[in-house]
Amino acid sequence: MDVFHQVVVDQLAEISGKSPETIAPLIEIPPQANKGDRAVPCFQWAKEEKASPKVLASRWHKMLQSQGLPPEIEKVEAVGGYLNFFLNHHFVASHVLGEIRSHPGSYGYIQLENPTNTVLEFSSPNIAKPFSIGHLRTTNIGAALGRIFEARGHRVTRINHLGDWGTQFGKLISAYRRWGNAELLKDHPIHQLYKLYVRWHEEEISDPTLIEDAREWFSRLEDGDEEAKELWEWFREVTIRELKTLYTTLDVDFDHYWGESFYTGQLLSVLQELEEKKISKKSDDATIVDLEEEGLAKCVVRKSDESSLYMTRDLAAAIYRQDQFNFDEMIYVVGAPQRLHFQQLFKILEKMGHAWAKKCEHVAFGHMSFGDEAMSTRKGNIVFLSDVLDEAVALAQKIVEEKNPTLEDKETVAKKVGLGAILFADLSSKRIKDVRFSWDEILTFDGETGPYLQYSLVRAKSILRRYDKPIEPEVPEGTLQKKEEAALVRFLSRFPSVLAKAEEAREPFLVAQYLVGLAKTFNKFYTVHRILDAPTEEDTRARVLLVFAYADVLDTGLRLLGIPRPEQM
RNA sequence: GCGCCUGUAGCUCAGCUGGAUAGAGCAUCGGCCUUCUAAGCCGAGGGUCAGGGGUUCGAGUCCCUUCAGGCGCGCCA
Repeated sequence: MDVFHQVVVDQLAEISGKSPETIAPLIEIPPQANKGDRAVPCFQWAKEEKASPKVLASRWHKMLQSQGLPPEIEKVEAVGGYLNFFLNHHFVASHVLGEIRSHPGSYGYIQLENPTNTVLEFSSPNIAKPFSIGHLRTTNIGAALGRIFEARGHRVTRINHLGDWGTQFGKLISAYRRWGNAELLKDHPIHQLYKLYVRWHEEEISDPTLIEDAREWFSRLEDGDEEAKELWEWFREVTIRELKTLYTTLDVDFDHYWGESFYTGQLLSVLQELEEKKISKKSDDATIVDLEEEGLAKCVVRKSDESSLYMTRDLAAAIYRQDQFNFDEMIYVVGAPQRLHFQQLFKILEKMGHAWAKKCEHVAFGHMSFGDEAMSTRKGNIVFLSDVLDEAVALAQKIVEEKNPTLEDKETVAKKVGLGAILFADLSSKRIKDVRFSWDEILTFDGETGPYLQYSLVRAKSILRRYDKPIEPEVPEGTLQKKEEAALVRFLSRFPSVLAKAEEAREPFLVAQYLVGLAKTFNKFYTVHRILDAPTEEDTRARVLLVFAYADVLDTGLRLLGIPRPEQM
């Protein structure tokens, strides 16, 4: 609860006799500015007070009036069943702007005495496959969540659970031995491996022996076969090298690249424990865990040829991480289609007696489709992230050339703007929504987009560059009273609660949505009022402080979302 | 067949855990650059909140049901 809520709660508690605890959660921010800064709906008390909400509101309104309002509250109105509080402009502005000025770059951040210990698994691309635009979602959402969590006082451990083990490597080895060529692989290893993978799946349709071949090669890999291992290591190495370049571009970093292969040594003991505790059982030569009673279907933990599966490795990974980190929460940023998998995973951990299973959480997101079909690496129906980034940067370059031909270092700016457009587009709706990829939509730079935010930031920075005096944290008396000024101050004050909600809901989009609203509010203010040559010197001082605060909060928000912030564009 | 997700303006999406007159962007139409960056700002039109029941002071929001689309349900990840 912020200081503004507090003022309202205290006042109402005093005259209504209701406890602050019952009032606090009811406080709302009214839908329109002309209805005040905070509102209290009185509907809930109608019964116990034996009076209509309307009567209650006006009764309390009279009591507040006759008692005299504190300086923080400008006025109170009773409208329908609502009690609307108008806060004093100077009080709000001094508080909010002073706070931001004294904590640049960390307004809304909190520090906990005992930081929450969060393990965050995200990105986790498959080795030997190109990084598609579809993979951007987990990477982007995960990276943003990690930074939001840190702002909210968590200690975050980031794990990239690379898909570097499993039958797919049997497929790749099988394909490479049939059609591969070391020379060809030298120049564009991932691209060539990808072609082999797609070809394997095409030929599999008419050649059913291929899947047997692939399973056998994976089985040999798990048994430590030299030839298999050598190829696997090679595939893995070239891919990781290319991935790291991409992560540098996206500015994401991981504490650990612990892929699925990392846990191979721990699989047997997990399987043994499942057997000893009678959680698993044999079925058609495979080992399964039957979760039908829990409504979660059966799942295989060991194939009939004794090789492992995704589930086996996820079980080992969870146990290992708990062991290493003793986490307060572990979050998997993985697509919604895998919901059942994670429900099963957590249930099996619970059955094994791990109380911490309830600290595990699957943060799901909708999948991305392309054309009429789901994107499928197997079918070759994917859009490479590198292509999307290249297109976006090229378009940004063209637009910069057009709009600001004299700008220095247009290439760097174009990179930031292009990347910003792509990243923001991905974060601008709730994560659960499915996304249909469209070049037109992702290459939009107008309206509620990344470039809009960047542009709105650049305008503010430009003003701050021109102002040659120190920016004082005090708001001169009588300034920032105009509608557009007050609106911007009010908007800034919401940032801390937006971070809290984004953390709670695991929704970076809440931050994105807020930033759009903030930029709109600024642009309106910017259009209507002069800043550097305001009517009085006090106005200029106050407005520059306001612009500083705006630029600071927008910059912080964009940074949390991983969106680059150019100085000019 | 069972389970999960989604359904709000022509398109893409919000709607603050049940509250005030359902909001944005894009697209369409019309305005605003001799003044701090027009990638901007202002205005207009556009809605059976998929349909039907229910719960209550109040439902886009909760419950039931029907429909539509997507995803998942044992040796892929």
